[in-house]
Amino acid sequence: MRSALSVVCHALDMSVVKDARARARAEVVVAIKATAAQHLAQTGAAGLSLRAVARDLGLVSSALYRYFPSRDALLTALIVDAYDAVGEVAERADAAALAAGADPGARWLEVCRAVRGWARASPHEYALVYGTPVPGYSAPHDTVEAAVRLSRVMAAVVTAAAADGSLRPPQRPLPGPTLVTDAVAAVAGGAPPPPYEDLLERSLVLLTALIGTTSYLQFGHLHLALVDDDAWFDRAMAVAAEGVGLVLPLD
Amino acid sequence: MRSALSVVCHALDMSVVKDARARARAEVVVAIKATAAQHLAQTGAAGLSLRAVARDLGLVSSALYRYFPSRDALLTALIVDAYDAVGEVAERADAAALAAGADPGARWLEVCRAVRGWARASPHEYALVYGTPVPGYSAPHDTVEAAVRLSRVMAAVVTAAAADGSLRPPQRPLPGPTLVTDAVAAVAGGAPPPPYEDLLERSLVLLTALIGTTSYLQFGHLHLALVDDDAWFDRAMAVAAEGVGLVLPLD
DNA sequence: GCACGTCAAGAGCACCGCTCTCGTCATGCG
DNA sequence: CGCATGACGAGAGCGGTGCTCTTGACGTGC
Repeated sequence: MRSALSVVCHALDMSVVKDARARARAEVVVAIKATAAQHLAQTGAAGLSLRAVARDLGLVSSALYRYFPSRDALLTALIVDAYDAVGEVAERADAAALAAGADPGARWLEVCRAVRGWARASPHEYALVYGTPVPGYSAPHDTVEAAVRLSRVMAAVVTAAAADGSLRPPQRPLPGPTLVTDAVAAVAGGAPPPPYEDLLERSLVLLTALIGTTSYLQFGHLHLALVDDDAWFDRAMAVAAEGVGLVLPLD
Repeated sequence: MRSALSVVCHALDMSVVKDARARARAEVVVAIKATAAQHLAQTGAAGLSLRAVARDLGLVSSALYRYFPSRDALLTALIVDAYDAVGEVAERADAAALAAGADPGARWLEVCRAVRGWARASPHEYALVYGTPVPGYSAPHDTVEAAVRLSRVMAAVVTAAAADGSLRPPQRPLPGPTLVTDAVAAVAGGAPPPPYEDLLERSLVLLTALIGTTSYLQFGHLHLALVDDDAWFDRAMAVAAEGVGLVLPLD
């Protein structure tokens, strides 16, 4: 009877109920990731030590290899979580702005501020996601879904601006054929109509400006150059948004 | 007599002729930096091992500590050199474009391409300079002079555009007081005159766009998004340049 | 009730950054 | 000119790392 139930679980609910063994294993995995995330937040990716994580868990280092085949695998798992975190932050910021009746420009400014706020609150996680790639980093395949969440938010904002007529057409359209892949068009919901033929290329510039500016500030390259980082960041985002025709509210 | 000569050397030419000891020491220092740079280019900053460098030099690891007090100090020396390298690349590209009679827009495009070309040729050095900061990184004081070289090139291009009238004034000037420090104004050669009051803020956006876009491409975040990285990079720089009123040549 | 698979523990390997000590050699001073 | 000082390289060693392998205990499924 128990075995029959077990079979039923396997057939219907495998991913939810699972084996008792598998569930215990999953719990250990999340415990490892949790303490590893704590260490990451404190010491950074370079200082994350598998042995130290094991010590905190009351385990011996070799026991961790039952759950993660290598330190890089653990780090990759943390990267995926961090990607997801920034994606969720962006989505929530946009949803909140949308609920407050903000126009597309105001929505995007809130998204930018939220991403930068997350970067400042979690500098090491941010560096893991958008800084120098770690040498043994497995594959973008795990992260591509999580990474696309931010792009989707931007696509929604730009599409809304195009729909309500507030998106200004480019003064000087970019020459040549489209330069983005079909995957980008799929995320954006198809090729943009005239007069926005170069909108996808310009949208990637907008996304790059958000991450690039956040990184440049986060990594201290403008430390001696600015008297008010926050105000300049808002204006930098406004200048970048002009490139796609989006008008951000300032003051 | 020898001692008298030595005194003369000390008084007049100390930094050029030096002691025999000091010169030998300087040679060893450059040898260490050279092989360390090789290792850096191959394995990246994380994989740079003091012991491996010492082995390549036929030394024992402890001997290196006579020249660099720690691994981070050696890494910092490499960072300074890398900053200088990218600054020189930018300066040479601008000088070549200027000699070829290029207008400011064309000059800046060449500078952008040159910086990105250096990043692709020296990815680990680029990551060291513009990627995640290394934890034990000493001080920006050593690098600030080298880092300002690129800014100076940009300032020269933008100033030339303002001087020859090709710089378009902003359609929507940035509100509020100036956000940059006096150091930035000093590099730019003073506060910009009307109608370019926000030029320094916008110029920092331009610089950030160059580095941010190069990093975003270099770190693979647009790997699945673009069919022609080079063409998109040119257009991204053109879109960013629109933000300061600089017109880049495309096609 | 027994065998199997899973798990944690421990020892061990190679490598790392870094410190300390100890000969050696050239240098500069009296 | 002779000697003491100081710089230098070699080597051993410490604590740490990632990772592998073996061993023994435990709970589960047949």
